[in-house]
Amino acid sequence: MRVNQLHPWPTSAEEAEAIQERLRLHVELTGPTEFTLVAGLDVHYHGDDDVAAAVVVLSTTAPAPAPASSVTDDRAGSVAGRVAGGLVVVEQVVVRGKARFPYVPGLFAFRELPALVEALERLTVTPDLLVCDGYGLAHPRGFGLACHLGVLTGLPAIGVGKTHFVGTHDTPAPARGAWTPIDLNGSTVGRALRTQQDVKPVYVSQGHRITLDTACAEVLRLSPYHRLPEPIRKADHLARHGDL
DNA sequence: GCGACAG
DNA sequence: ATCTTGTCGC
Repeated sequence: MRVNQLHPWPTSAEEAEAIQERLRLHVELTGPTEFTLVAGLDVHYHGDDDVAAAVVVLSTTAPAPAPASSVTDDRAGSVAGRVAGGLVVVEQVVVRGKARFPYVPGLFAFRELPALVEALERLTVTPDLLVCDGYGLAHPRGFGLACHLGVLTGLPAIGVGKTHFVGTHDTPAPARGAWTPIDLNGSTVGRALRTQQDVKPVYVSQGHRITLDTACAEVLRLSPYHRLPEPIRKADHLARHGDL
């Protein structure tokens, strides 16, 4: 797929923050409510600056089979292209590269962006939705990785974080689907969402062209058996074992 | 001033 | 993120 050209690469934290402040004005908080081709993105690190970026595109048309009694058999994937939840792998790409920015909370996107963009450009299909490993709106300047990728591609994007980052929130009820708002300076920037009963919640925030309601509904739909959405689990697996 | 701080 | 041992559960 085609991705907008990367802006001039920042050489300092100040420049990186200025880019975020500028691009944040392009974020849209409404968009489609249904998606068929969903891409999961993740990056794996080797040593200090070697990275492997993975993108896995799943077709989500088939209905998710009932969890029933078979939670143990398909955890490692299974028959050709089939993934848990009735999802099917349409395409996958891995790109090895170097991290071109130090890790700084709030500027995390600049570490993974170049490799992820290259991986997206190698895709022959264009996804309807990007599910990113990290935050979107729930960010100190309201422009996390999911927003950045959304704006560069023009695609709807969701950020799914595994740990608390910004704002405050109450603990959601233990049931799958339960959630509480994440508040930052008096406004809601995301939700702590329980994707499995009695399992730690994930932190969902809008990236681009999607509402918070739709983002959470998608994360739930894409997480039939595990804490994390299948596209991200698949991308994570590919980034670390896929290409060696 | 001190601690916290996506991956 | 990654570095690790041990422990628990299916």
